[in-house]
Amino acid sequence: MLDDRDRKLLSLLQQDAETSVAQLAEAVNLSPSACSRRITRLREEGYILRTTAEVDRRRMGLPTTMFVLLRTSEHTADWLERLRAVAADIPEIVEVHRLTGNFDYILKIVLPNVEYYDVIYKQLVHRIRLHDVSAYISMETLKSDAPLPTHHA
Amino acid sequence: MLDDRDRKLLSLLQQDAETSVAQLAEAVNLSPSACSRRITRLREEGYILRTTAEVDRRRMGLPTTMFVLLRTSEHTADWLERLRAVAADIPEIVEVHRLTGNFDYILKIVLPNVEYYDVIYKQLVHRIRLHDVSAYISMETLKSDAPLPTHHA
DNA sequence: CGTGAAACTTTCTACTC
DNA sequence: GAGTAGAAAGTTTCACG
Repeated sequence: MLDDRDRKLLSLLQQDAETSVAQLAEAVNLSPSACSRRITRLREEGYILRTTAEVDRRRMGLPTTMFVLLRTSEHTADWLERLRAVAADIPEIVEVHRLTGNFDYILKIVLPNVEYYDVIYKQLVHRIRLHDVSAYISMETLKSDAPLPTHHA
Repeated sequence: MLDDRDRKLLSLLQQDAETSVAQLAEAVNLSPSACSRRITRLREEGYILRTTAEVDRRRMGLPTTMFVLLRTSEHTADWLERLRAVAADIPEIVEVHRLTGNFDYILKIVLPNVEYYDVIYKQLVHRIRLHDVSAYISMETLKSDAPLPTHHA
């Protein structure tokens, strides 16, 4: 399993994947060679899946975030796969979950502005039958892209 | 601004930040040196903020995702800062937005299991006054960590 | 912007203790 | 695991076309 050093490494690499092995080694009180071995192991054992570049949404002209809560009347496997396909096709949809309870699905979407939501909305309802759609604009992001907690049993 | 090659590079780097410059150069039909210059520029101009390691949630013992929709009766700056502080303190809360409309805030949380939600819930209500809290369990993730669309005006 | 080459940094991999 | 050292890989930068 993971010891404290492994967890620290995962925490640091989630913040900056380009930290040199030398720096990481110092942070966890290990030699660079031992540290390098650990990181290799963390990858091999699947703790680290990949590294990704984080792109500035505003700089890209996509400052707006919205959440969409969906209800459907069709609860078939076909419908689900259709939603999956639609979501995969629309890059503005960055996250989709099937939920328990009062709502069936939640979508997170990123947009150049609030008005652009209508474009996505039309694509959605055109391609899939929806019972109820309510959209919420994120006015302010208080926390995002936070690293995962690393101290669980 | 950005041309097609820049956009392609951003797209590729969002999927795998460790792609070698040689591979990237080939993908956008450029020489490695020219490609390296572009990537440096994309960083300098703030398109690329950082690179992060993506950690496997399940492997880390955090397979459960939940969304929490909040209503509050206090709409002061103080309350907002308090929520920000609480969210910053609780690593299981990975995302928080202030919303328009029917709900005031949305939280995304990651947990070892559904039961653990109670622990977070208690921390929340203990530290901040909430008017209404409803939680939704993600039963299935249809899309997540999708790269940003790169083809906007 | 391309090419080619050089300089540099960093990582990986023994081998030893 | 630590430490060292050598090898290898990749990146950046430069001069020049």
